[in-house]
Amino acid sequence: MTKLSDIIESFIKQMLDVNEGNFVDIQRNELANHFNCAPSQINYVLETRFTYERGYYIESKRGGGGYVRIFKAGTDEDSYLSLMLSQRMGDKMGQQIAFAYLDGLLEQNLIDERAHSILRNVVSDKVLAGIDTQQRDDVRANVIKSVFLTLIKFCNE
Amino acid sequence: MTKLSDIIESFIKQMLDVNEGNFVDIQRNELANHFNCAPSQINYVLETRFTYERGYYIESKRGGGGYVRIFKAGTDEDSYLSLMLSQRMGDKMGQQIAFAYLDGLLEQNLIDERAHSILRNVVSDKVLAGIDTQQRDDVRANVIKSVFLTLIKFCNE
DNA sequence: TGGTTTAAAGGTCAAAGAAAGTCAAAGGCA
DNA sequence: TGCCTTTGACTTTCTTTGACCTTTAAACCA
Repeated sequence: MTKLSDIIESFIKQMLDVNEGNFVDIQRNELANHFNCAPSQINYVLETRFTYERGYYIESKRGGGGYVRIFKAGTDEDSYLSLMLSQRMGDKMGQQIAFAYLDGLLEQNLIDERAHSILRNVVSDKVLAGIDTQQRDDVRANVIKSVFLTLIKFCNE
Repeated sequence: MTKLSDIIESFIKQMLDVNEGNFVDIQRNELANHFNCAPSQINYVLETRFTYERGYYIESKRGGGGYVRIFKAGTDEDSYLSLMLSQRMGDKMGQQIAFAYLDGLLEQNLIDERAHSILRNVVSDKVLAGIDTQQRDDVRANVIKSVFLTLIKFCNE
């Protein structure tokens, strides 16, 4: 018996292929219904198959008119981004390394000078003061990762 | 299904765009009637979408000849930024309020969608997990302030 | 003229409804 | 046995609706 999760995975990937643009919207409950499974299985598929290391980014909204939106990074065009995403940055990151990553993004034209400037400040020791040092490097790593992650959204636009 | 609240939101924003001047007047009941919804839904839209942090201000009057007047912050960039900074921005900031400030920056064209998306993630609970809650709101306030400060610098260049 | 009533606004709040998220337990298979 | 998968109960978030409240201008009347 083929695993249901695999079927759902390829179903979503097919949607992404067929669709123009780099994202698709799904309704979690509707999809679950279509495959006759628990809604939370959709989450399982998303969490295990559509991770950012694999080049996916997910946004969602609850409540009436809610949705799950799945973005896919363009692998060819943004090779720098894909490379970085698959690389897996560490769980801790000092200020200098963080700056270097941001410089890279600027050089690749993935962010503009304004964003670069803002983000440099955001991950600086100054702004992150108030967190103790060890935690600070955790947070910084998280922030830089989330920057890369978010950029998936803006590939092939 | 498109959300009614979103439709009403963009309807009002369009009114603001079309209109000369920095405000529009609406009749709550009339608008509710136009969209076939409960009058209180108009309040819901105003409370969730036209907040101070997003750069809006609302005045209203009851009784005969009553109205709701919606002001949009002037596009004088520098003053918008300083205003926000100097006014209610406290030392602690929850996720939702931070999001609202970023929405305001986007609407004022002070940051683009890319930066908006990135920063939204950066100040999200998810990314800031690992800091305990109280400290988290401190850091978030710091981050948002530093974004505004950096932008002021950019405006003066 | 000046107080009183009435109708016409808008405001508040809580409940119902509509999604999606979380987490732990149960089930299968190498 | 240990790691994926599957399921389901419970939670959180966002939207819509409706019943009831407050304010105010205008009309009415002594």
